Amino acid sequence: MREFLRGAIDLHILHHAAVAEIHGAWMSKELASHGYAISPGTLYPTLHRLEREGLLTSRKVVEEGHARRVYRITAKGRRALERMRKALRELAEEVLDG
Amino acid sequence: MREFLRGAIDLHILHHAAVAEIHGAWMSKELASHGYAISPGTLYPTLHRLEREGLLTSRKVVEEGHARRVYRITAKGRRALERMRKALRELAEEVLDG
DNA sequence: ACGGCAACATCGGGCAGCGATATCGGGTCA
DNA sequence: TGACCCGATATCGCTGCCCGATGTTGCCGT
Repeated sequence: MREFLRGAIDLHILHHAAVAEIHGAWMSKELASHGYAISPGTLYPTLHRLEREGLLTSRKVVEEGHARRVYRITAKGRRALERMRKALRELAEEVLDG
Repeated sequence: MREFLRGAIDLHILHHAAVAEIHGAWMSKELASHGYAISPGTLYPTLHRLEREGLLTSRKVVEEGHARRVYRITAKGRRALERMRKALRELAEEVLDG
C-alpha cells in the first residue's frame, strides 16, 4: 500500500509543477492533504533526482520572507508526465470497474 | 516513470489474485503483456512479501506437468486491494482530466 | 534412472525511502 | 549591525527493495 503511493509521488509532483511553480514546503502540504505522508528526507531528494533527470528546473527566490527553491517543469518533464498519465489511465481501466 | 509502474505491481498482483488463482510464471507473462518488464528477481520476492504480509496464501500444486506455487488472495488482501483501488481512483481524478 | 525443461528460489550489488538532524538565509528588533 | 527566530532546504545512516544472474526443485518422456 505504502509502495503504491510512493510511486505516485513523481507523478503528483510533475502534475503540480506543470500547473504552476512549486516549492518543497508547499508540495509537502499538498501531498499531506491528499493523504500522502511524505517526509522531508524523501521529498527533497526526490526533487533533486527529478531535476538531475532533467524533468524539472529550479531557481532560488525569496517569497513571503523566505528563501525558497522553486521548481518548474521542463519539456522533457511534460513528456514524462504524459507517459505517466497514459500508464495511469491504462492501469485504472484494467484494475477498476472492468 | 519506471518508479511509477513499480508501485503498481502489488496492485496488479492482488487484482488478478482476486479474480482467480495465479502462479508466478503466468503473472510474469500477464505483466509483460501490459508493458511491465519485471524480472524474476523482483516478482518472486514480491509474491513472498505479499504472503508474509498476509495478503496472499499459497500452496504447491502440479498443473500441466509442472510444479507450481499458486496464490490466492486473503480477506486481508481484499481489504488492501480496496484501499489501493480507492487511492488509484483519487489519484486519477486529481491528475487526469481535471 | 537419467536428462531436459519449466517454474521457482536465492544471492550480492546498488540505489531509494525514511526519520532525525543539521544547515541555510531572510526578517525583525534593538 | 548583530543576535536571534523560524521556515525552508539539505544531509546522514540505516533499512529494505529491485535486479540480473545463477542455483535448485520436481515433473516428464524415454
